[in-house]
Amino acid sequence: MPGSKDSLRLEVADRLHSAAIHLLRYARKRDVLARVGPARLSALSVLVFGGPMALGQLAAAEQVKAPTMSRIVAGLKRSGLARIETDGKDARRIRVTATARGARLLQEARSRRVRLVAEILCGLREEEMDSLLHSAELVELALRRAAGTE
Amino acid sequence: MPGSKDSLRLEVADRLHSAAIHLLRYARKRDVLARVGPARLSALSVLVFGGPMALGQLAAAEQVKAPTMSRIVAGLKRSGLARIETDGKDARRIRVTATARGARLLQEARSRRVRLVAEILCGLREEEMDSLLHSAELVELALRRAAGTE
DNA sequence: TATAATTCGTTAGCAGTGCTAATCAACTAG
DNA sequence: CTAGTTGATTAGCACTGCTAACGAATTATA
Repeated sequence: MPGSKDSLRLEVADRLHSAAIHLLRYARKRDVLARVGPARLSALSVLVFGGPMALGQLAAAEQVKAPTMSRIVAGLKRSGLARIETDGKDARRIRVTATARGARLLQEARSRRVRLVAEILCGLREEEMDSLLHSAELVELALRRAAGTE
Repeated sequence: MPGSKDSLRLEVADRLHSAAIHLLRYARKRDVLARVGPARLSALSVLVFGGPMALGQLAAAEQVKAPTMSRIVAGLKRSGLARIETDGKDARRIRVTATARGARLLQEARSRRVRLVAEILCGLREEEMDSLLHSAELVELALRRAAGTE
């Protein structure tokens, strides 16, 4: 009976979507302390965890167009959170690198968000936490698979 | 040993946060079809599911300041997706209502997003889906509890 | 009751983030 | 060497968040 499996999927998708929206809206509140916008923070995170990369790569990783990323990188540079070098092989390319200050700021912002999210988990039992961890991994896995396919 | 429980919480929070970001970034891609920005779509959703309400209520529900919501509502009105009436009791208040067109557009946009998310769940087993559903409920519950506390 | 304080919404103006179109420079193919 | 392609930037639009300042209506108080 494929209909019921389909409708379960839709139900799950709906709930996941909704929970993700509400979770991020909640976590967002603490971002103001960083004095850095969400797009810059997110791009910085890619740089810190993924290492230096070209602008186009960064744009692709963030699922954003090149002009948008160009401005984000300009902002990071202006704030001293990232540094731009030229590529030796190809003079059109740039190489964006997180500075030490950028890495530090990212870790702090990230840790603030994570602690805020952690607070709401206080009332949960250990099995429930395990279930959440498992689910988060499932979602990441499913997304990676989907990204590879498309 | 409270330290290990704490670090488990942080780990879970980190993964949840990351999964939510990636999930929404993925789902976002389909929003362009609606020709309505995310803030308007989200506010419209509150109106459709929560019924007519004052601007301040809507702003609180969306965790946004009044001027921001004022502009969002103006946009919804301009697009014919919401309607504004005056409150009989209090002439300062306005009453924002989703129009039939607004409700229809919301359902369509929502269904597109949900179907997109559902697609990535195709490779999962039924127990895994159950686990996801349970986790989404846990997150929503924890958030409601946190919102009540603060 | 008259005045003061509060509340609700709007306007103005800033910063940030997304897009497309147009442009420029550098590389690659013919 | 010319033509096409690719990587990044610039310009200009729309949307979304904020604070500050305001006007209008309501409520509290002297």
